[in-house]
Amino acid sequence: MDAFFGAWNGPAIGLMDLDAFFASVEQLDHPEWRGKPVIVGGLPEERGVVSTASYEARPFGVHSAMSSAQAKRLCPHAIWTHGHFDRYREMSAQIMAILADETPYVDQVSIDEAFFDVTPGRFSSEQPAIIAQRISERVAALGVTCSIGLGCNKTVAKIASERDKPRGLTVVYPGTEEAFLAPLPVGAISGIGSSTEARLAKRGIRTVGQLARAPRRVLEEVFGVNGEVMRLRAAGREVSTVSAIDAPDDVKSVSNERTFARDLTERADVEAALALLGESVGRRLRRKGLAGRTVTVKLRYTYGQGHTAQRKLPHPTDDENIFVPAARELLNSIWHPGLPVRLLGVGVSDFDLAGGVQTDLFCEVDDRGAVASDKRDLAVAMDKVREKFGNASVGFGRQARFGRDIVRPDKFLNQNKPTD
DNA sequence: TCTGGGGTCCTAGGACCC
DNA sequence: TCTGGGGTCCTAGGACCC
Repeated sequence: MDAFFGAWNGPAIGLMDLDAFFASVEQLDHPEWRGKPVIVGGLPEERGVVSTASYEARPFGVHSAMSSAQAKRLCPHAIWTHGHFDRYREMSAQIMAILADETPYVDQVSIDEAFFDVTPGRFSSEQPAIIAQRISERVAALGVTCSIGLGCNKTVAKIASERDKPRGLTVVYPGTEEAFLAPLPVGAISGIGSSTEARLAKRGIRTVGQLARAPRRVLEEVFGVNGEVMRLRAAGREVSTVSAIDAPDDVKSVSNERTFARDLTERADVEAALALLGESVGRRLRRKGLAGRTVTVKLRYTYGQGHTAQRKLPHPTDDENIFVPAARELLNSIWHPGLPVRLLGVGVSDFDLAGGVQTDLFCEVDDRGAVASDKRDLAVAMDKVREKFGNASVGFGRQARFGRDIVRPDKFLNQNKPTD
């Protein structure tokens, strides 16, 4: 095996990607689903999309982000579930702990993906491919599988991880990255989506090799200030850093949005939905200990594109009694009453760092400088009850009045109890 | 019967200040 | 009285990722 050839020169970055993660966990937990097509995602009749399709479903043409209605047509006998996110998070944490056990330099990019740095001499002197092989085996022992790419930087590692799936290990040895990358389509590079791909194609650039050799003027035209960075990536010469695992998790925003299974047209329904979305954002802000200054409202009509509106509040807050009224005003600035609403979202961002928040004589400001209404105590009490007894256990009058329609899966919302 | 729900980052224009 | 230009903040929207 070539993993034993010679010493590795320079940085060794790995990308571990869990194979069809959500579907694999479902098959692990439901032995009777193993070997069968399993689809995790929204139901076809609720305008849902496929989150993950098991490998048994993929030959039918089913893939992530496809509308569930289309997936149903392609694979009518598939087993459907909305998924069990707490379980995925728990499983993910166990797997990330394996990585952390192998090297302290781990960058988790999502629930099912993480970069890790196994540069010889940085933490251990073991050959990178040996470590990667062991990670793969340790993950498999938990009952799911991963694919790993290994190379000199994140771009190479990421692309290598996609080369051989599931349960692959693709090693791009130092010095071979340019040859590895050059023939690939530009879209293989993370950050280049269909829109950028089309703009590059118009300039005759279709492969990563062509991108690496493109004139500086063209790169700047397409990527702006990032032109040089993209050239380095394409040439396989980007220098990546993977920081120590306990680097602070700096969340930039917390939001909640919903596509309704049936459009909302009544103002009372739209405002009630906004308030419910806001409550969940408030709860998550408080759980994370965050308070933000900017409120964003997102709206999508059934026909036509989406709109967003945002506004800065005078003080950071984690209290929906403060930011939902602001969100309602924003909503009124973009919503034309009467037009059916397909999607609604509320977000809070612009979190203040500790300190430096000035107090206001007329506002109550807590120890973090965040502003709260006199109803925040009630919200906090409800957080506690919810944690203990579940989300449906408490609610305001509007939830009792509109909530059934808005919360009940079969009427409006996609968010739903698992089907199994 | 196309297009969910979380995010991040970048750009561009207008307001405002110097 | 007419005027330029730079910097910064705010907002809307787009592109992209998993």
